[in-house]
Amino acid sequence: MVTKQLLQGLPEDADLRRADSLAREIFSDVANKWALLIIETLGDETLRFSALRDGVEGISHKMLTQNLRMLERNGLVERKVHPTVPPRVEYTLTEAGRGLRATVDGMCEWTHRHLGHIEASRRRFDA
Amino acid sequence: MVTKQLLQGLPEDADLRRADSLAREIFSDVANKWALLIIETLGDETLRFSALRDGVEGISHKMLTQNLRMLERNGLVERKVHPTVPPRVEYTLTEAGRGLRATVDGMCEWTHRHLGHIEASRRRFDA
DNA sequence: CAGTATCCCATCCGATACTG
DNA sequence: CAGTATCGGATGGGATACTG
Repeated sequence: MVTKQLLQGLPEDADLRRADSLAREIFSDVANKWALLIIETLGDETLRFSALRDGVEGISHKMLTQNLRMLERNGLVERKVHPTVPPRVEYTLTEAGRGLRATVDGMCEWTHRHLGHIEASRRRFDA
Repeated sequence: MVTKQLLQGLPEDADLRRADSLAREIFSDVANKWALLIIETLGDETLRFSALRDGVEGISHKMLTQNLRMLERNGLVERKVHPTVPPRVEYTLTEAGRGLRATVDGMCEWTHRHLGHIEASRRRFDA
């Protein structure tokens, strides 16, 4: 990955490799469809579990909780539980999460800019 | 996704839904670990299959071909076969591919900027 | 309402073997 | 060298049922 350039000069090999493997791990966590769609849906809002479930179309209960836990663990979303009954749980992007969101925005924008090109390319390829 | 904003005004519902489902499909193709790592590794270079295999560390023969086909189909990489023996096949990002690459660069940079924050958050969470 | 647990199928992915 | 095919294990992911 880009580690070499960014950490260049300071650490010894062992640290470098550790950082790189951590980067890989994070990348694997984050570079997945559901995680990115959740981040994109959350945006600047604070949403409840059910709202998020409705917002990320096609996601199952299970995948939503699973990915939310993962994002919380990595410090990308904050989970706030209101001790009421019935329970009310709200999710918000953290500072770091909003940073990642900016790049995901770019990906979405890119997707829509290239819809036509991609569709055409697919037709060509499938022939 | 962002379709509504970008296509706003012109098409009727059917087209809108078609574009949106296409966008989802593309997003699912592209928002996966291996595809993004391949794009990132390719960068501005033209690489042979074997070079790519070495560059994207940890990727298997199978996943590489599979993802390269997918990227080619979507018009993100160009595949050039030199009819020599042994064969020589070279891969390059297309214009569209380079556009996506820019956003992936952003993701990598983000990852490295937040390594520390994430590691700390994980330790907190795992306790 | 939010969450966990379970079952089960589909897809991912690595390993290996084979071809031009 | 680049590619396809196949097998089998691991993981992803949906459906359902159950809890505080």
